[in-house]
Amino acid sequence: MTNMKDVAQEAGVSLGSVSNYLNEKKIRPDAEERIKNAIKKLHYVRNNAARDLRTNGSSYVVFVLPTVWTPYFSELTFWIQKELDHYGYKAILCLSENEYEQEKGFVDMAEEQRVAGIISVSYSNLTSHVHSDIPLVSIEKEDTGLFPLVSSDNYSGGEIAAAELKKRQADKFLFIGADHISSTAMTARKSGFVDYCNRNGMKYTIDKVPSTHHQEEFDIQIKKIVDNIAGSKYQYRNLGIFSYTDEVALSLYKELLRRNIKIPEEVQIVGFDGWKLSQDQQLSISSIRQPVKDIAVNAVKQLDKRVNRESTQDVPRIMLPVTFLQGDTTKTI
Amino acid sequence: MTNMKDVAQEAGVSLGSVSNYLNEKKIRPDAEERIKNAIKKLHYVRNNAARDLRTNGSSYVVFVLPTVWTPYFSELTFWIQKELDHYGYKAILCLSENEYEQEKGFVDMAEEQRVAGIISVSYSNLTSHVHSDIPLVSIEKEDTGLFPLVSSDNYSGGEIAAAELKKRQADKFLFIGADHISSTAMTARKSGFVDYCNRNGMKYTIDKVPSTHHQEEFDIQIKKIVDNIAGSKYQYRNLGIFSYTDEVALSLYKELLRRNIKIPEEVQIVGFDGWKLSQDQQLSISSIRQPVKDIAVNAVKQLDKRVNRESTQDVPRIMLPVTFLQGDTTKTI
DNA sequence: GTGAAAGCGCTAACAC
DNA sequence: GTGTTAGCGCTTTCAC
Repeated sequence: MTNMKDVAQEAGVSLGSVSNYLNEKKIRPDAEERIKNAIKKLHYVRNNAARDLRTNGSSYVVFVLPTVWTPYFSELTFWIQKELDHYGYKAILCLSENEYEQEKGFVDMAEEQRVAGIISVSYSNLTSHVHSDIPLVSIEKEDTGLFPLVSSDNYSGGEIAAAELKKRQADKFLFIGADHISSTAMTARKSGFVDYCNRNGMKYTIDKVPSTHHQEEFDIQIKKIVDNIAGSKYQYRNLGIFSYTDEVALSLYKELLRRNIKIPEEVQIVGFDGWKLSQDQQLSISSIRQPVKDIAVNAVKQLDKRVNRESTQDVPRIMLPVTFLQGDTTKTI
Repeated sequence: MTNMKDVAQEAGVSLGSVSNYLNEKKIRPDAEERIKNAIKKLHYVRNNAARDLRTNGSSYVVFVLPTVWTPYFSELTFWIQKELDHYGYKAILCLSENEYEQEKGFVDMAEEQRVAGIISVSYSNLTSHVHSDIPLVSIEKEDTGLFPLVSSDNYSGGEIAAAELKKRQADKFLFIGADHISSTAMTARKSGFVDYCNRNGMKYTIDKVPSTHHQEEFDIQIKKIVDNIAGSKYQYRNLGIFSYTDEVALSLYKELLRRNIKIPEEVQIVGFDGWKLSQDQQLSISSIRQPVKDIAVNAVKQLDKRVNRESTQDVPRIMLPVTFLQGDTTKTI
């Protein structure tokens, strides 16, 4: 591999001049010309590893999240990569599958690589493992107060779900949560929903489902819930369901259809996330849409600030507004 | 940041011994103990940038693909990351949005960073831009003969689609392709389908749709196709549709339902890809499923071989078998 | 503005 | 085995 020294020799200038040229500093025009030619002739490519070592810098950012194989995470990853790229960072993708040991491994790796920063969507308290002074920004979880947090406004999402169902003549309500996690996000969604119901005299019940990772148990529980709903022929009319996730909403939707319950005429469903299969295609579930791009934009902006030590004092908590997304599972009004 | 020299000093041994310890070479037991303690005490973390510079090595792999925001690509990315991680590589995620300039930028970056290798899903002839001797493995496209290629067996996928539709009493057939690309993958899917039809005396027609990126034109064309299908009340009975993508199949499915055409009783649809929304959830479209995990496993294995110069001679073309995935859009048999 | 030289943190060769 | 040392490719003084 040819290096700067070779280029300097070929161009008949000194090492320093080549470096200066590469870093866009003032250079004698004729020297510049000769250096340019030398670079082309020798197919020289600057070695960034050496540069980073010398400057003690890095343009890598580690992005840790459970998986990318979900509409929400794949969209988030898309925007995070775009934003990082825009700032000149390179994204190292780290998928933890929610395993703490994996997450720890990624953080250790980040330190060994002397990366510029870490962006994480962790449901454990990953951040407690970050010893060094690597800037970190957390998405959705981990409100330890030590690192900036970027999140959707989950509480207001719950309120909006309740309000939209009410607007559409639902007169009884059902919240479906998870029995396996008690994340702050889920709790906030539930609280928003429940509080709104209470404030407005709306009758509600609460149900829970296991993780979709335990597919069998999950399916059984979905069936059980739908059993209860379908139990009495008239009971379920005007039922409004809010599930803490589009994934659950979708399963519910399919099972209700299978029982010939009419959606949205008889039962309405609102999910959470606002899944889009791709940039051009959204799912048919009505949902509370997370501002995924905004989350990414803010996370990267916060990270960049900290990398450049612009704001090391304040630890912002950024809550982004969510919106109602009309799909096929709620009435049109 | 503390470095190896500090550790050596603290432990009362030489630089080289610390390096040897870190690289798991033989060391005097008591020295080992002292080094261990020194590392802990000083919170020493090895600087991999320096190491890479010295050894002229790297554990980064650049993964270039159009987007991650699609069920297929998100699944592929998931497995690629898992596999790379398994081999000890770190994945640099590069999303090109099919823009050649972006792809070129990523390759340049890869060279500057002296990465170990590149894995690419490129629909342009990216590889022609790779001057250096960085190992590259191509997925799905780019059969230049210069780099290993890993791909689904698209041709046989087309055949299988035709066969499965025939098995289910379809007696006329429709292939839906793209009017905006003429990728080898799409062409192969079509050829497989058409050849099978011809061999078996099956009547077929061919239609085309624009890119879903041009949503309006796309929707119009889908409507037009469905118009034609619905045109005559009896014409469409026992129609079997094979679309080159799940995405298109899904749009078609929705539009046909809107016209009250019964699926799968009257019209059957087979897509391509076998989209799973997530590890636990698949779409309801019947489809030709790509062996996504296998693709990733093989791509990374090939890359690793080339990184280790095990096989620099042969340039393998690996075709992986696809399978039929029964969903709700074909009859059960 | 330019060239010479020091040194970022590490590995690998070498003599002991 | 261990300590010493050269040097990976670059940036950054510092005199000139």
